[in-house]
Amino acid sequence: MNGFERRKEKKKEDIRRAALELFQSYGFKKVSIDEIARKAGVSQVTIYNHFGSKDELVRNCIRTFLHNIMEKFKRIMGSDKPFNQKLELIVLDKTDIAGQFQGELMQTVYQLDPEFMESFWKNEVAQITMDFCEEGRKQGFISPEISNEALQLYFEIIRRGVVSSSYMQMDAVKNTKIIQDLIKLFTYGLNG
Amino acid sequence: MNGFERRKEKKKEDIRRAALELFQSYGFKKVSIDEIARKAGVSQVTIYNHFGSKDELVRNCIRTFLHNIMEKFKRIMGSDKPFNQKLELIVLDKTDIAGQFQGELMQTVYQLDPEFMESFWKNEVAQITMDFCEEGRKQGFISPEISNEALQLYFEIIRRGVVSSSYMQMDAVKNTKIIQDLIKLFTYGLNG
Amino acid sequence: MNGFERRKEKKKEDIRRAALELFQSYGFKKVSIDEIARKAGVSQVTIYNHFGSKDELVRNCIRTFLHNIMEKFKRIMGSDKPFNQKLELIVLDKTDIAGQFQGELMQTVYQLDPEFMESFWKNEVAQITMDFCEEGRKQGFISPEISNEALQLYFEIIRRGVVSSSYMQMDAVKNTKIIQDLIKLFTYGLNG
Amino acid sequence: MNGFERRKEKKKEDIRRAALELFQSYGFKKVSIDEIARKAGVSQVTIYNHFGSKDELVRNCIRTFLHNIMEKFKRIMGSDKPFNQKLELIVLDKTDIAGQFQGELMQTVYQLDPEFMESFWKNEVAQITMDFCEEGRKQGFISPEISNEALQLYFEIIRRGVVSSSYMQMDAVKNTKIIQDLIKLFTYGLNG
DNA sequence: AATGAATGAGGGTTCATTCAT
DNA sequence: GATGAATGAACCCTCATTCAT
Repeated sequence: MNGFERRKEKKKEDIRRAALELFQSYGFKKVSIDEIARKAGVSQVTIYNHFGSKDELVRNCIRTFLHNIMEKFKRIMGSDKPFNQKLELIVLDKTDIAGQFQGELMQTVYQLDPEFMESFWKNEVAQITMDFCEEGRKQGFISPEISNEALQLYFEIIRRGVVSSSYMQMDAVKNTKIIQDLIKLFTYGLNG
Repeated sequence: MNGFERRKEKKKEDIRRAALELFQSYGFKKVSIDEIARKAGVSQVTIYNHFGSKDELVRNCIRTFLHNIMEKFKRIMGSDKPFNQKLELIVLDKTDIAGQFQGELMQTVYQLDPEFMESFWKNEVAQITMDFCEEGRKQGFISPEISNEALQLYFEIIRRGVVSSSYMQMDAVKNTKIIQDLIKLFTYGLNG
Repeated sequence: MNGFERRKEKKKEDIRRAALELFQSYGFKKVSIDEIARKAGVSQVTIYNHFGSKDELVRNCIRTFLHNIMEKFKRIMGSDKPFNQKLELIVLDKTDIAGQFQGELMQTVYQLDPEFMESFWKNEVAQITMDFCEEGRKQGFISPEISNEALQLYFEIIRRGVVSSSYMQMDAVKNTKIIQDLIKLFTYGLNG
Repeated sequence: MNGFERRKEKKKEDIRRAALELFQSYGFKKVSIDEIARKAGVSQVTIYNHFGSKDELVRNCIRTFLHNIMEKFKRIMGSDKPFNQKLELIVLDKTDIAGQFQGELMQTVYQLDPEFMESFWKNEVAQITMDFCEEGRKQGFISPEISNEALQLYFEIIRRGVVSSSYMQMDAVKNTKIIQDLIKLFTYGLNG
């Protein structure tokens, strides 16, 4: 990749990053191409030259972002920490890039690119979640009685719930005692 | 309230209902005043006469909607079912009107009416959640070791997670076995 | 029709007239909604409220314009002038509204509204042309040997040729001698 | 002209050809520089290097195109066919390159390059038309009574009319009988 | 009180043209 | 000389909101 292409890729990356940040803060509809262009330091047309349309830009951001999630998940999974620590990392990390996409975003993306999302979720996310549960089972953290489907759903609920709650009360999560309690709840349930 | 005023109130209610339905389906930004007016069978100006502005209409809808959530919660709480059944009703009911507001909506509302939301959540929701936990503790469903703050957060996470996941995989929830497993997870945790 | 509707119709007519004039002068693509709005003395949005889109406005103008052509033809046909005078009126009248649409316009219209144009031409124009030829035959102006199809085509060619030439050299047509010669050419041909 | 310059000329010719084809199909306004560049297999900037601007490219195409018309006319004129056959060739040939420019095109060209067009038409087209008529007169095909000006205009009308009608009904022209009738109409007029 | 008509501001997109390599 | 990247200006269209009846 020569200097030409490198600069082009950099610009494209700049745009993507600016777009992602704005999308995450305000949602797709509220962010105008003009805003993205200004934030990325390019003209509107440059965005069109690179991405074709706003929808296509959104699609592209999503794919990049999903890719990043998976990378992060895989990194955590690959480490040699015990299961409960991994659980905490995956589930409660506010800096989790996954936490950046939510609500309207996911819904819009789903409308924009349904086949991709469907396949991505089924193939990548479900797969890695199962690997994670398998590890948990082997280490005795997860009861063998629970079905895989229920586990899948449970993790999805927790993950989304954390993300969705984060902008309201998750400041509480800085409190170590509360975190420990939460992990206890995940591990031993309400009944303790 | 005479017939005149009653008709006026009815129209206002029609508008609110139409607006809520559309907001829930498409989000605030995607719904235009014109659409609401057509759905409610009135002119755009009538909406302005009644609500002043779109933001004000949104605020008004939110308050109505939050009021409805609380009513529903209170109804469930007031019934004489055992704790675990109430848990299932509150947590997994997809028809839960609460489930209809999410992501962008909550965010927008928060920006639109932060003090109200803050106080509503602290005073009403937290209060009733605590009452619910208290009941759970008395019936032996909730461990006394868990702090109230963590419980508060846990319920919020679960509730939001369920709502947020609902459009992706919650069809699975029709499956009774999975529901039972989920409730088991909430009650006894991953460790079972 | 009350004052309300009358004013509305007037505005709509104003817009249509402004649009037609500009379209005729510069073609569809070169004329912006903004120009039309300024010329009609309304805002751009008013045009959208009345016509929905630029394409729809174009379609509407075309239909109005075609309607006017037919009215004019019928008026000439209905008069009791001899055939050759009618021929001159129909064929050479530079003020002929038909002359105002040409080239790109017809082509665009054809792409925009093919079924309508096709049917209009077949049913209305062809019909009235045939009536005209019939009259010409009865008065001995048209040879009985010529087929109707050829006549149809001949008139079309002449009509369009006159229209299409008008902006180049038709000033010559102010010259009476030349008009007489042209009519002679139409009537007796090159061979005289 | 060395190989370098020849290749340069070839590229220029490629661009001109691509542009002409697109202009003829879609009109000037609807064709973008980008399209021309892609069709010619060069970059947009190359077009600017060769032609300076879109208007200049258009002007250049026009001149080339008009030159081609004249060549074709001269070729037909120079052949030793009888007058009526030449008439048919000139007037009814749908493949006539002249037929490819019409309506919007001519108008735009006129606005772009009025002096050139004016002089071209007066000097070249009028001249050759007169030569053609002279030949017709000598062979007894054209009445001596008709003025040159009227003939000039008549041919212009017919030529344009044929071109302008071609996309609507000229399929009829495949029918030999209709062609014969048309030629009869040109030659002997409506009166036969 | 209610409405149809009208609008200013802004959004996504395209185009002819220029810049930098 | 040729190119990929970048841009200002303009266009079509939508929306929340106001005006006039």
